[in-house]
Amino acid sequence: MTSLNFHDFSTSLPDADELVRGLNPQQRAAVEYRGAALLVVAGAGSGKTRVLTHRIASLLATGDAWPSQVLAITFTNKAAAEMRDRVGTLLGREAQGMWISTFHSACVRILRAEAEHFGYTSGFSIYDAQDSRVILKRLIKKYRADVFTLTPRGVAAKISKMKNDLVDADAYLRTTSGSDPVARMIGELFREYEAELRRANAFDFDDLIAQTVYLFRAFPDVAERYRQRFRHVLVDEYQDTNRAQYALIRELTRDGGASLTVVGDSDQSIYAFRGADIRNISEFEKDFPGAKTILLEQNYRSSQTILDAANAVIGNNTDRRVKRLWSDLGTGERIQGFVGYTAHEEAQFVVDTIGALRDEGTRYSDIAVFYRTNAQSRALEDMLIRGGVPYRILGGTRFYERAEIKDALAYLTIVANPNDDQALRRVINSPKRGIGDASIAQLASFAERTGGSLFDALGHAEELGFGPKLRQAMSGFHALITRAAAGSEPLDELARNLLESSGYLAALAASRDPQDESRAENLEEFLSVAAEFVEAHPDGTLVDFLTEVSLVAAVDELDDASGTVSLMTLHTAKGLEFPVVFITGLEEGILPHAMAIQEIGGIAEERRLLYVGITRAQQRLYLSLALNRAQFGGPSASVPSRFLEEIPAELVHWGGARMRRSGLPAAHYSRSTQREQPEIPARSNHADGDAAQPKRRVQRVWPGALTTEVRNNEGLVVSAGDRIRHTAFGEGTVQATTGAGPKLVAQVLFDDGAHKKLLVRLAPIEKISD
DNA sequence: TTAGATCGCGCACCG
DNA sequence: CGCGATCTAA
Repeated sequence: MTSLNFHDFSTSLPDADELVRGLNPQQRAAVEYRGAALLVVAGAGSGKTRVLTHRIASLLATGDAWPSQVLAITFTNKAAAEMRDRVGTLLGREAQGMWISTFHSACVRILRAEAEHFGYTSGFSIYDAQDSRVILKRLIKKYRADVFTLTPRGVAAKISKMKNDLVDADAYLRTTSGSDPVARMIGELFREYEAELRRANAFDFDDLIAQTVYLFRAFPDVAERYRQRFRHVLVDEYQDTNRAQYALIRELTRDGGASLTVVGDSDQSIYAFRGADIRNISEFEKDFPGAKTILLEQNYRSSQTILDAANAVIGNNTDRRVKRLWSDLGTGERIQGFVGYTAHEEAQFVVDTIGALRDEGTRYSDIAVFYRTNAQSRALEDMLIRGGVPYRILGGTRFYERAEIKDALAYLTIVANPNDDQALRRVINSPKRGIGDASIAQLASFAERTGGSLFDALGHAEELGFGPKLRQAMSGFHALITRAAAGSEPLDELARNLLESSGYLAALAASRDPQDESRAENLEEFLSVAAEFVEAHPDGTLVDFLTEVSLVAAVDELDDASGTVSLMTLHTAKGLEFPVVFITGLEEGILPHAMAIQEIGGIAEERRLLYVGITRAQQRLYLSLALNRAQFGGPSASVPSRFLEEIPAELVHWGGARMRRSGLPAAHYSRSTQREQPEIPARSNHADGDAAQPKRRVQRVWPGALTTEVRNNEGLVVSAGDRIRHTAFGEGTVQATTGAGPKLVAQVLFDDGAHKKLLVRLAPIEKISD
């Protein structure tokens, strides 16, 4: 290799010129720029990961950085793994020693290393949002804060916001001094909550960032050490950083600290609800005088049609840096729109279309279905199951949030951190040991008097005047944990031993609740995850394992998505791409979400969310909605999303139910919706407040989207003369059939005189006689 | 005092 | 429809 760099030791490094080969001029500039601050405004699909990885490789190749001087921050572990992988491909062994991780992982690593500085031990626990709420619930009760109509959820949100803004309890109380009793109470709860976490040797999610900032501010020598170490900090998805994350970056880059590269796109900022501050990116040049800005506008992902739609939608946001994505991948297919009468019809459309795509050779793993809220996945799942389509859901009730998994983790957490009262409360009575609320309250009061933990209190069960049964249960639990902590078995065996000797697995096996069977299966799955961890990290500790599972994100579970359609929320979709994308539920109240409509800036954020969704699509995009959607227990009528009107009509081919006059502009309907298609009456929905509406209206539907009561009568064959029974229309006689196989349509004369065409595979019918 | 059953409310997005 | 608060039986 003829190397431009003069380091003899770096024979495995690529040539600096090689690294920019095949990059466009802007990408190349972003890779080669050397200066204190660089902002790469990277439109969707503009190759930013490529720029980041090549830039890191370039820094090393030109001798501007050692591996250990690089800190690259991504948004998810999956993104970090991918970046590590790609940097590894470019650099080989040279890539070792870099920190490529999420904000949270990097901060945990720092906090564990420096735990002694703030009176924690390095085995501290990490509380998730649910843990926080449980603690607050107890505190709200204790302080009778419910008279102020304070809820755990609400207070948790306030505390989270404060932490993201680097406001601590004292600072908050100072600003609210006296005047407002509710604010005072919130401040007190905040203070107590902090005390509780400290006693338990625990941090919550927001602490991970905020406490690292406080650490750096309180211990300048510690901060200086990290400033010396990280000479190059690179931050991906910069538009989604919050104030605390911004402060952390500043701490690392100030006073001749690291050079800073940030990559982001303000049009994809979708995390305002957790404190993301769009100004971090929009005012980057002010924050870092002399910063260089590079725009990446060429998109390598999507057809021009898809980009035109995305540009049109996002163009309705004001106050943005105008950029226009372009692609040389060609016009591509038109976007397909579909209007269903119900969420089931909408789901049926998705399933039918997936079937058709599959027939054309599209792989399931190339298809993704997005929705605004997790609740929407249910109807989709139903249809996918009926349609025999393999799918997987990212997020939703995540694996590590399942009660039984959290229980298993709680056992392990107590071993790692016996001060963690929260974990102890969780499993002290699971399985049932007869230790109820009253007994726990007694233990807690003893713990408070003696300044110890609940676990310590358990050790003194004999002295606390409990009955023999309770004493035995308490000492037994204490001994169980003590034994586990003293042993030295690998953690997968430790986990199994805890679940077995605690009686947890036995209780599940003895239960007659059918769900407990799948809980036991989940625990087996968990144990194999632990075994894999041991395999992958022979030197990994229990705390390492607990840290890893605490920080997994929904999208981190995508890896083995082979052969399945992927379902996820629009938020989870960020950073991903798929040849085929469905975006469902394009209705007012869903997208934009009803909550967002009332918030300032809410609509703009929802628009960005749709923009993110659209720009995930490479070749084909489907947009769908349902005019009636069961929500909050009952059905409710909906109106098409305002965003649909922002997409140029000529880009979309609409199918499905005819829309009311108040719906999309007429130009949105294509003639083809008037095609002759099987007719079915709409389910006679409850009065939706509009008496003028005919009770049964004829709708025109996408082929296959036939009825709300969908079945899969796979293989059912009927022919003229057969008698059938329909769940809604009663009995009737088949007059004739058309089509064959899954497309078999029967014309039926029902006994009440009605004449219907039914798609045999899906209609709720059964054959009575030949 | 605990455990199981029933009732009733509320129901984004996430590392 | 899922979860938590509340009721009731032991």
